[in-house]
This record gives sequence, structure tokens and C-alpha cells, in this order.
Amino acid sequence: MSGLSQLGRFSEPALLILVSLADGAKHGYAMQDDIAALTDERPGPGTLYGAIRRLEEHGYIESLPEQDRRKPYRLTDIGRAALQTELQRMRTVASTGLRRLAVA
Amino acid sequence: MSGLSQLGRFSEPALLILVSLADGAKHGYAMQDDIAALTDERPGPGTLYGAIRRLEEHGYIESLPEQDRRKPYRLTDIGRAALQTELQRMRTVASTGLRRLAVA
DNA sequence: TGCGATGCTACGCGTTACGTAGTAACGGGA
DNA sequence: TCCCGTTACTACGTAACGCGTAGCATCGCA
Repeated sequence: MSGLSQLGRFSEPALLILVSLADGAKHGYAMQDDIAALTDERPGPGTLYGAIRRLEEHGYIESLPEQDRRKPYRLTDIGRAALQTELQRMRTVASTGLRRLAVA
Repeated sequence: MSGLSQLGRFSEPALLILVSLADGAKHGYAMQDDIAALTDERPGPGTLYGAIRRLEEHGYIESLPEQDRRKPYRLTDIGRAALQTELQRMRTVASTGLRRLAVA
């Protein structure tokens, strides 16, 4: 754990899952790898599969037919739209914050 | 409530407070205004003052002498550094996600 | 045949988000 | 002068989430 992460609720697993699915369908373990590459923090199974379940319940992602022992998921249209909105907001906040830090 | 916010834990009050303080010391109510302008979501007092307390406990912000009925806070050096790190990570994730959405 | 990596489920604890209610002081308008 | 809305914060409770741990099964490889 480092930085603001100790405060909890900063890793935003759900959003990272959506980002992970943005370049194609993946199953859980592959998402973990992708997220680890993106953020240097590998979410544990409790975090990951909990968030996946909630995202599916909300209709942001949907499961594809299971193959092998893998349950792949992909973004729904709703999920894609929500992700775009959220990422734009995120980028705005990040830019604003960094600008403020630079000026001050 | 709109978009991913219904999933909870997406508004990240603590980070928004830090961004809010990045352009100068503010008291709680002023942070609410600033955050509302930034995100179109005004955090309620439970959210705001809870997050402020935790940030102070962790040494990311510190309180200035109370004046009138206002308790102003400002970023500490630690808070400033943590915020910068976090915002950079955030911008990277946002950019990556948006790029992926554009390609797909 | 053992062992690590893969892939997921189940469970529980601590913490957080957030709504609601309550307090108090101030200023402006009727 | 009496409301009433705004400012500013405190206190409290509940639901939800993050995250760690444990467990189970399969696969490949040495």
C-alpha cells in the first residue's frame, strides 16, 4: 500500500475493470493482470469478483459463455457510455488538480 | 445521482477535497462549493466532514486557526505530494481508458 | 508426482460513503 | 422585529464496499 491508497476507496476497482474490458472481453484473472499493469496494484479476488458481480447486476458488463474454467465478460453499450462519461470527468478533475498544483 | 456514481465509492470525496485545497486554504463549506463546481455533485456534510477528519488524521491536510465560525484547512507538504502522485496516476488511467474506447 | 500458476468461490472484518437531523449565527426583506 | 434562507459545522446510524484470507479445482511442466 502506498500513497493515498491507505485511505481506502481510492483504487476504484469497478472503474478499472471497465477500463480493462475497454479493449476487449476478458475473464477475471486477465483483468487482474491488466489492472496490475495499469496501476501497479493487483486487486485481490475479493475486490475483483465483488466488483464484477456488482457491475453485472447494474448492466454495465455482461458475461459470455463460459469456456474452460473461465468466465469472460464484456462491456455493454450502457457500460461503455458510462465509462466514457466517467473517464472524461476523471480527466477533467486530474487536469484541474495538476494545474492548481503547478500554479501554487 | 448519475452514471457510475450509483455504484457508490466513485465520487472519491477525499481526493476532491485535496484538489479543492490545491489552489488555497478553504473551510468546509467553501470546499463543498468548489467540488460542486468541479463535479456537479455536492457532497453532503456527512461525506465531507468525515473525509476531512480522515485526511487530517493522516497528515494530508492541517487546520488553520478558526475564525468566525469557520475552520479553514490547507494542504500539508505530504498531502501535496500524495495528491500529485495520485492525480498523475488518475490521468494515465483516464487517458488509457479513453484511448481504448476510441480504438474499439 | 510434486509444485507453481491459473481461475474462481466463499466468508468476514474494518472502513467508508452518505443521508438525516440538529445546532447556531448571520443577513435581508416584509 | 420576526421570519427565513444561507452559511457552517457536529453527531449519528446504516448500507455498501474494499480487501484479505482461505479454500478448491485444473493445468502444465520439470
